[in-house]
Amino acid sequence: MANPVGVPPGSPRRRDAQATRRRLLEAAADLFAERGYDAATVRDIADRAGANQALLFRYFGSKSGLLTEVMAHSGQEQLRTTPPEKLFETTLRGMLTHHGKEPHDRSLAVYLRSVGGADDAAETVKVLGEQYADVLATLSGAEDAALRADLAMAWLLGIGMMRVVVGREPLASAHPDEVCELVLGLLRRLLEGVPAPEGAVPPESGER
Amino acid sequence: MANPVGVPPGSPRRRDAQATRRRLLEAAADLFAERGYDAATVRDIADRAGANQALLFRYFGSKSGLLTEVMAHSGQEQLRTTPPEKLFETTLRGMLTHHGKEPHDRSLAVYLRSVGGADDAAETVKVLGEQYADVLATLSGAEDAALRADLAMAWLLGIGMMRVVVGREPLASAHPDEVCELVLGLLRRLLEGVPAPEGAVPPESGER
DNA sequence: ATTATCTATAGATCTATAGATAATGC
DNA sequence: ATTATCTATAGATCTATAGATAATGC
Repeated sequence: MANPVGVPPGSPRRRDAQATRRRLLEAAADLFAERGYDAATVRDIADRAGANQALLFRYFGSKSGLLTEVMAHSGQEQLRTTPPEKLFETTLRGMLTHHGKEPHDRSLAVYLRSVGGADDAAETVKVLGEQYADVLATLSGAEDAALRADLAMAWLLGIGMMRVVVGREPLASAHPDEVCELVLGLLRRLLEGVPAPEGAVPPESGER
Repeated sequence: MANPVGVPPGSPRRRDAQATRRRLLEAAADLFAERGYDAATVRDIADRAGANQALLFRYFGSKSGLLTEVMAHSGQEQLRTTPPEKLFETTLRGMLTHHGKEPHDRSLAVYLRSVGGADDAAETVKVLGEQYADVLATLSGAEDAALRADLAMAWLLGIGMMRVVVGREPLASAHPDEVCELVLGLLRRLLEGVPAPEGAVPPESGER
């Protein structure tokens, strides 16, 4: 087992329940994002945190208790600190920007990896999705704003899935700016509910 | 264990290796689509097929062997029989149209539920995604056609995920026509590479 | 003395296999 | 006699708990 992040080898770590708790949360956020809730075992998480596996249960009660706290902690932060009109671009860029192998914002990666599962994990994780969609809906003046917001979020999640989870090329290696340029314009149009190609739109004539 | 579909109770089913094989494939396609590869156990599959669990290994070697055959069978069919320019709408509608609780085309649902997993399942399932994206790329004349195709497929998958897996409202209950109307126009624009709304930044302007 | 950490293990699954049983075709 | 099907079980995980050990603060 490698030493936990930031701890120089040889220094016998001090006993500190608070710090261990934090390291477990960090490690869980990483591994849930990398492999999904089901595939990340409590032993993997404890190992990455440099802690004993039994402590995880002591501090969080159960594996799903740990997930709940991970989502509450890492998920809601971006949601609170980002103004609605910037939320989509910020989240998209956050998902497109990797630090090493990890996406910047892990909460959506956890979402991507874990909604598939059948357990309580799916439920826990859906709460975050609702909050995102609610905020996005406020951006649209259209009468079907909620539906448009769902579709916008679907695209966001799909892009994250193709890039982070599936690793499809060329999307996985594309420059964030390039992706934003292609996506943001169309999304603005979707949310703003431009009433179908009538006046404002270039070459291609509308259907329907 | 309930009787397999279509077999009246009491009629002692005839021994027929071929038919059992088919029932196992059917049941696996259903359950992989419903729960994902990892969560669907061989015992669940055998039970739904009304077969003994050991037969699954006799006929397919392993659980992942079964997945391979499911994907090869149900996945490639729509891909072959649909002309490229109709592929997106057909697939979107296929995913939006449920029969009871099952989506019409299960292969993409299996994809959605299983890419998250860490095993060989992810690899097996990705092959289908590549084929879809390749076909979609032929629809775009833009020089970054492949990237645009990835983004289009990302939206398709995201919509499927929000609707089938997450069940987000109002998207989950929205009428297919309504969704198609909102999505298809924007997608056509994405694939055809219509310059951005500002008119000043066509993709050809920059580098490379 | 308190309490953070570790050891050992129970109990529940799940995939896969070996070998027994029983329905078919000749 | 052949072979489709079933029984029983090995072996590998994984979550969770009970109780032992050892580092801290007084």
